[in-house]
Amino acid sequence: APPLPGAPWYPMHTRSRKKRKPYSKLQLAELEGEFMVNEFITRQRRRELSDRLNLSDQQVKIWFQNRRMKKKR
Amino acid sequence: AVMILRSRFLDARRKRRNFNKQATEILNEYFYSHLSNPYPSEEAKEELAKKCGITVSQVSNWFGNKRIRYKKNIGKFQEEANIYAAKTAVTATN
DNA sequence: GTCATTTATCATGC
DNA sequence: GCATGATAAATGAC
Repeated sequence: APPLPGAPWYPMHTRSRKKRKPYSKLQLAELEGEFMVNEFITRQRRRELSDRLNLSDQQVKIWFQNRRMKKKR
Repeated sequence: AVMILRSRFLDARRKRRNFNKQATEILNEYFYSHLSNPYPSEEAKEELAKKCGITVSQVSNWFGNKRIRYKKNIGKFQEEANIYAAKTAVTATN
C-alpha cells in the first residue's frame, strides 16, 4: 500500500491572514449603490466611502474587485 | 427594494443539489490519483465537467472545497483515500 | 487592473 | 446533526 501523502501541495504560508468577516447590510447597500454609479471607484471616493463605512481603504478596493468578478460570471 | 429582489435572485442559485454518485466518483478518482498536486488544469477541468455533466465552475468549487476539507482533517478522509488509491493507477500528464 | 485560489460562512440535503 | 455545494472576504500571482 502506497503511503498516503498529507497535503504538501498546500501553500503553507500560514501567514497571518485576516479572518474573513462578512459585511453588514448597511455596508453592502452603500457599496452596491456606489458600484451602480461607477464600477471603478476613484481613490478619493474610495477614501470617503471607507471612512463612512468603517472599512479600510484596502477593503473597499478589494470589494470592488470581487464585485466586478461577480458581475462577470 | 430593487436591490433586495436582485440579491434574492442571485442567492437563488445557492439552492444546491448534490451531484450524482457517478460524478462524485469521477471527481474523487481524479483527486486521489493526483493527491500530490490536486490542481487540475483548465483543460482537465473542462473534461471533468463534461464527464460529470456539470459546469467548470462547479468543478472548481468541488476541488476548492475538497482541498480545504481534506487538509483540515486528513484522518477523516483516510478510508476514502485508500479506496480510490486502490482503484486508480498513476497517470502523470499535463 | 484580472483572476485562480484560500477560508469562513451561508443554505440546503438528508 | 453534519455533509455538501455555492457564495462572500481576503490573498497572491502576473
